[in-house]
Amino acid sequence: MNIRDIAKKTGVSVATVSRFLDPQKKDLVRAETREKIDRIIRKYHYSPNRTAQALSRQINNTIGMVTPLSPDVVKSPYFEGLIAGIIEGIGPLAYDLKWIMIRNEDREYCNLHEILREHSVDGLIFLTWRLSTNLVDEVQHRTDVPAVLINDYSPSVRCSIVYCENRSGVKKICSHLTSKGYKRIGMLKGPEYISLDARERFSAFKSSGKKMGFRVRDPFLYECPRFEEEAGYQTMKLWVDKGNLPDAIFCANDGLAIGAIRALNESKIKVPKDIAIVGYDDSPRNETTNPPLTSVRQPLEAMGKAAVETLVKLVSKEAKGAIRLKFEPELIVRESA
Amino acid sequence: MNIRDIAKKTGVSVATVSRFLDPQKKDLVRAETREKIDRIIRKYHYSPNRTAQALSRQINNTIGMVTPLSPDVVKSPYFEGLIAGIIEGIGPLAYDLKWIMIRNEDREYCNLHEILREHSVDGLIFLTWRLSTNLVDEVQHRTDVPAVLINDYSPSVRCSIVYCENRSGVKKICSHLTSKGYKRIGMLKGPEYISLDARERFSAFKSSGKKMGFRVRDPFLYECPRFEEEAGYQTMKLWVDKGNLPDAIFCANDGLAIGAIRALNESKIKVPKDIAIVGYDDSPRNETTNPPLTSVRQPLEAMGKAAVETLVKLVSKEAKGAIRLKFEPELIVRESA
DNA sequence: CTGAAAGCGCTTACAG
DNA sequence: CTGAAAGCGCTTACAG
Repeated sequence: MNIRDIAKKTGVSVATVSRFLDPQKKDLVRAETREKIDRIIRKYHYSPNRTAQALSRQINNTIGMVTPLSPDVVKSPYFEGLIAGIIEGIGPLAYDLKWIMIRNEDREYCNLHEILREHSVDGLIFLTWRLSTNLVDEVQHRTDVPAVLINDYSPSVRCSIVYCENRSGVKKICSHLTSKGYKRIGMLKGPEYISLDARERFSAFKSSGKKMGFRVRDPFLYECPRFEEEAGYQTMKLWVDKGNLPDAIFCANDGLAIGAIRALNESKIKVPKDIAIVGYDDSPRNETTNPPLTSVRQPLEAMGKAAVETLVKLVSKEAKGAIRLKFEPELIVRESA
Repeated sequence: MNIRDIAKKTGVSVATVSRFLDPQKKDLVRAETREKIDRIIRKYHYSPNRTAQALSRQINNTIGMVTPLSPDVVKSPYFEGLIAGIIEGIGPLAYDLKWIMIRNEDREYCNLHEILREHSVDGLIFLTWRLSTNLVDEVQHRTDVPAVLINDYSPSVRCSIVYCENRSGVKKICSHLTSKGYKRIGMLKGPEYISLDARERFSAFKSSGKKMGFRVRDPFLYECPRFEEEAGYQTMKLWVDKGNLPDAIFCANDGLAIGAIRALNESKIKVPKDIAIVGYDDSPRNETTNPPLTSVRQPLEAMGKAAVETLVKLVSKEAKGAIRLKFEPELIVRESA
């Protein structure tokens, strides 16, 4: 059953059926004709072929959600939050969602247009965009492709981007700690050579120290090789062995914080009595850690939703150029600090 | 840049370029010609338009993952596991993945073909398939559309289905409990009028009782209105008030079990010392509940993976008819029983 | 209000 | 080994 069959059975031209199918043009069709077409369409359960419509209209009405290819993606609270927001955002829209997974070994895309063409989508949301050097380069320079990045903001990026500032989150943590009277504050840093976030969080920590009057000094700074619980555990172990512990430690993410707490517990150092611990990212499990972890939450769902709304504006030419949306992180105070 | 531009610039016909693009037919093209085309394609970063290919080939090389439209989907460990498996399964394949979200208020699809056409996909994986009465009906009768259901198996289903048997999981629970010497075993049931799973788990519980020699009697059976922690909590409260508690309780899912434990704790009844508790589904949080919850795990990732592999066989006509894959649940013994 | 015809960007028998 | 032409199922000026 295609549009020609319907036209034939109704005794009209395909153009008329096509108009009937388009809500914008439906009332160009005479009421009587509309009824006839309607009857036939229902009778045969006809529905238009979206692929043909897409080719003809030169728009797929589909957006692509780009992630690395890894089953872990859905298990990360970070992606979960964003995806939940994307689902919410796309719900009321007439767009479809394609999940584009990019594996490292893939030949590198040289060009965002290629991704659009090769996957039949009109725009892209990058849940994480440092996927390959070519792509990073593209994103820094292109503004003519509808694409929205999420987080990992840097001023040189020319694409549209939705992000949550590290700087502001770190400031909130530091002022919370100082207001509680902590003066000797250390940091368990993330892997700086890998992650922009790690660098930014440390840099914000330093400037907060200056502003709020606590000293940021080497014996109170340890860097972890990865953003994971185990790395936090090992590094904290080391720190405990060296001795000279501060009164409070800001950990560059929750995983590190949880690992650190485990290491401290093993050495009979109590959190928060002997030492206060703060994390970053606010994973759901922070509520059930022991003690529950104070952390900073990014409004992931709102960000995911904003990303699709922004992208759709770009795709539909309702907006153009690079749109930058900044979100505020929120301090969630629990028992660890 | 389209195939005609490339053909013109290379000085060959579009047919030749098209052959060059098709790995199957590439060597029909003379080596010399191949080189010329290759050069031009690279120069202009040409890549074929997938929509046009799809229309022409009459296949989209895309499968649809069907879920209800709700942000909660990604937050459920059940869907997470399945989706992780689907990602894993689709990784090595040349198929794209479209996420088709169906909202209740939608006009009901009368026909699986409609979903395929309206979303440009070749086949469907239903993560949950009791989405509307029409669809349920379709699924019971159709075998001519590539579609794979996951769980909620019933013999009357004619579609392909990947499932994990409730019966076998419940048996494992009951034999674990009897082997530990429990004789007075009760059940916190799920909402039977809503869920096939709830009915099956109870029915399996009854027959296990017969086989293994424990009595299944009314005062030890309570039904919860929903499959949620709060429902488990409230119902267990009630049970405690009525008195007459068994030595062990099988809860129809983990949420109910966790709620029940909370209610028991509040009444100073210790788990597992005073009463043993078993859940079902094995959510990741079972490891960190207090006490860690004994439960039954479905191999969700393997099931998701099998679903896409099966679907792709169906789509590519490598297989046909209804394929039924049964998976075995696994008992995970922790401290609660 | 309606229809004939060109076009979207590919693929694929068919002929050479 | 290559090309001309029809076809996939729609949409959309254009003409009436």
